[in-house]
Amino acid sequence: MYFCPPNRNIMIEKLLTQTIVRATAKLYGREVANELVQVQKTRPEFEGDFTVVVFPLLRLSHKSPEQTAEELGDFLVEHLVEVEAFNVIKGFLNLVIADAYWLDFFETAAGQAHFGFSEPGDSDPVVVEFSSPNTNKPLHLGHVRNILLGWSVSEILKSAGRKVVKVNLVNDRGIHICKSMLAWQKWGEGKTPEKAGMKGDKLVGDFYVKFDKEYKKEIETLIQQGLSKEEAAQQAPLLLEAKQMLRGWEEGDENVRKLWADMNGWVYDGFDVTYKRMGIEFDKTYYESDTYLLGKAIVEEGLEKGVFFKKEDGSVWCDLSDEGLDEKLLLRADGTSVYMTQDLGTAQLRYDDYHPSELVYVVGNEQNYHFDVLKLVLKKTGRLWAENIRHLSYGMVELPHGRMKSREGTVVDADDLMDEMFETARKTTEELGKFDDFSPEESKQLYHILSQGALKYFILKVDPKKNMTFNPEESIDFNGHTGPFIQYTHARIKSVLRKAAAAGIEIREVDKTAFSTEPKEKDLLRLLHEFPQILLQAAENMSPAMIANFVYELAREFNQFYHELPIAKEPDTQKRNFRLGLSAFVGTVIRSSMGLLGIQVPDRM
RNA sequence: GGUCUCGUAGCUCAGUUGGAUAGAGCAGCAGCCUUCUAAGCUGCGGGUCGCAGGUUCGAGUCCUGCCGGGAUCACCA
Repeated sequence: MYFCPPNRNIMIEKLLTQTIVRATAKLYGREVANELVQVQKTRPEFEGDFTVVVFPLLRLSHKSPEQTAEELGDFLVEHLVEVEAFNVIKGFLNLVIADAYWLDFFETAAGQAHFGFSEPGDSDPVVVEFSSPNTNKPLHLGHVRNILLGWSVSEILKSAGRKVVKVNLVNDRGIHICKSMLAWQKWGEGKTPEKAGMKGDKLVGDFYVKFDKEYKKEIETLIQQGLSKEEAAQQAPLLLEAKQMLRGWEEGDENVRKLWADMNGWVYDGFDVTYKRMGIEFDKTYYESDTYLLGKAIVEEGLEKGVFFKKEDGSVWCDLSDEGLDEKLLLRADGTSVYMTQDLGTAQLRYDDYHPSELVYVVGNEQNYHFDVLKLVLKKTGRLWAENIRHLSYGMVELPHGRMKSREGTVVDADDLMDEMFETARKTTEELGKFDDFSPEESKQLYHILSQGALKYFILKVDPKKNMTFNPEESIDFNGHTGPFIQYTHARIKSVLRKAAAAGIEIREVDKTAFSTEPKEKDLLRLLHEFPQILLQAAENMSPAMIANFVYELAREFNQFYHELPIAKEPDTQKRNFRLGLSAFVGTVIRSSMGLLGIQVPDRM
C-alpha cells in the first residue's frame, strides 16, 4: 500500500551541500565540513528556491561574503544542471532551481497515493499508550487532547515506517470508583443507563459528584462538632465506607465485584460511544485491575540486587539523590503498591508483550517527574530498555481564567463539546445555503466530518508541549486557520476535478517542455516537495502540529493559486493538464495530511 | 524554598541544528461573487519577541540574572 521513491527534496539539498563541499576544495584548497554548509529555503521576498548562507565559509575563502557567494554561485551553475541561476544579497547566495527539476518532481510524485510516506520497516513496534481514563467520570477536554495526540502521533509514526501498537490503560479500580459505587448503592434507587436514558459514564460520574457532595456535608458536620478539617476529612463515615468497599473489592467480595463490574461496564459503553464518534480505536486495552499487583516482583528484585532499600517500618525506597532527585517510595509499609509500583509492572508487562523499540506514554506534563523517576528506577534494576521509554509530555488545556476544575463545574465535557460543534457545523452550512440536495443522512455525515475536523484541528495545531487556551464562550471557528478551511479547500479541488471530468477533459501526460511554471504553481510545487521531510520531522518530534501547520500553508497557497489562475478553463491544453494534475496532487496531500491528524475531508461541502 | 517549564500583535497561535526587514488566523477598517464552491481572495492598520546583561560576523532562538504565569517536589493516581 505504501510506495515512495527516494526523497527527492532531501536529495537536492544534499546534492547542493555536496557540491559546495567540492567547490570549497577546488576554490579554497580545503573541504568545508558538511555541518557548516547551510542550505535553506529562500525567503519569499527574494528570487530563488534555495539559499546558501556563506558566512560560515568565510574562514576558508578569506574573501568578502559577496565575493565568496559569487564564486560558489558560478561553481554551482557550472556543475549542476539543476541550478539555473543565482543572485547574491548581503552574503546570502540565492539559487534558482530549473523548472525542469520541479516538473520532474511533479511527474514522479503527483501520482503517488502515499507520497511522502515511508515503507513499513521490520523493526520492533512502537507501543503508544494514550487516553488512560479513570472510570469514575466522563471524558473531558483534557482527555480529548490526550486522545487526539495519541492517535495522531501513532498515525504519524506509521507514516514514517514504524509499526505501532495503540494501547489504552484503564484505571478501573481504586477508591474513586468505590465512591461512585457507594453513592449508587445509597441513592441510586436501582438506576441504570437504560432506565435513566443517559450514557453510562455520565451516570457513574453523577454518582461520583453525589458522593463528593454528601461527603463534604459530613465533613462540615464533623468540623462543627470540633474536629479539625483534616481529621474530619479522614473520619467522615462515607469515606470510611468507601475504603471498606475497596477492601471488599480486594478481598474479592462477590457483591462488591458484581457492582464494580456492572458500573464499569456502563462506563465502557459510554466511553465507546465517545471514542467511536472521534474515530478512535485501540489495538489493546489494559486494565489496572489486572496489573495493579504487578511491579512488586521488580521491587523484590531491586532489594535483592541492593539497588533499593527498606526502611525500619518496612517501606521500600529507591535513592535517586545521585541523579539529582530524592528518595522515592516504591512500596508502602503495609506492603501495598503505590502508583509507581504499578507503573514499573505495566512497563515490564508491555515490554514482555511486544518487545517494543520504543514505549511512548502520552501523559500530561504534570507527570514529568514521575516519568523521570520511572526510567531511572527501571534502569537501576538493570533494565536497559528503560532508555526506550519516551514520555510524550503535553501541556494542559486551560480556560481563559485558568485550568479546568471539576469542583467549580468548569470542566468542558467531551460529548457536550462535540454536540455543540455539530450544531455549529449544521448552522453554518445551512446559513451558507449549500447542498439542499443532500439527504438527511448525507447532511448529518457532513456536519459530523466538519465538526470533528474543526475540533481536532483546533487542538492539534498547537505544539503538544505547550499549554493551550480554550474559550468555551467562543465557539471554535470555521474560517481562517481552521480544519474546515482545509476541508473546504479539498472540496473545492474535488469540485474542479469533477467538473473537468464532466466536461470530458482527460488528464493526460503533461509535456514538460511545452511551458514554464507560473510563480503560484512553483510555490505549490515547492511546498509539496517539502512534505516528505515534514512527515519525518513530525515523526521525530512526535508533533502533529507540524503537519497541521504545513497542510494549512498548503491549503492557503492553493486558494491563492485558484484565484489567480484558471485551471480547467485554461485554454492551453498542456497548462490545463498540468494545473489539473497539480490540483489533484494538492488534494491528495491534503487528504493524507489530514488523515494523519485523524481528520476526514469531504468531497463536497 | 528546590527543580522544571512558559512569556512573540488586542485575542489564539507559527517561527525545527542561531541567519536577511519577526509571520498567520481571529477581531477592526476598505475592496472582490453574470467566470472552475466567497467556509474563499486582495489591501490597510497593529510588535522595544517579559526586562537587563553576555556569547557571536549575526540572537525571538544559546548562556546568566531578574520580573511574571504554570507544573511538580504525597505511604494520591
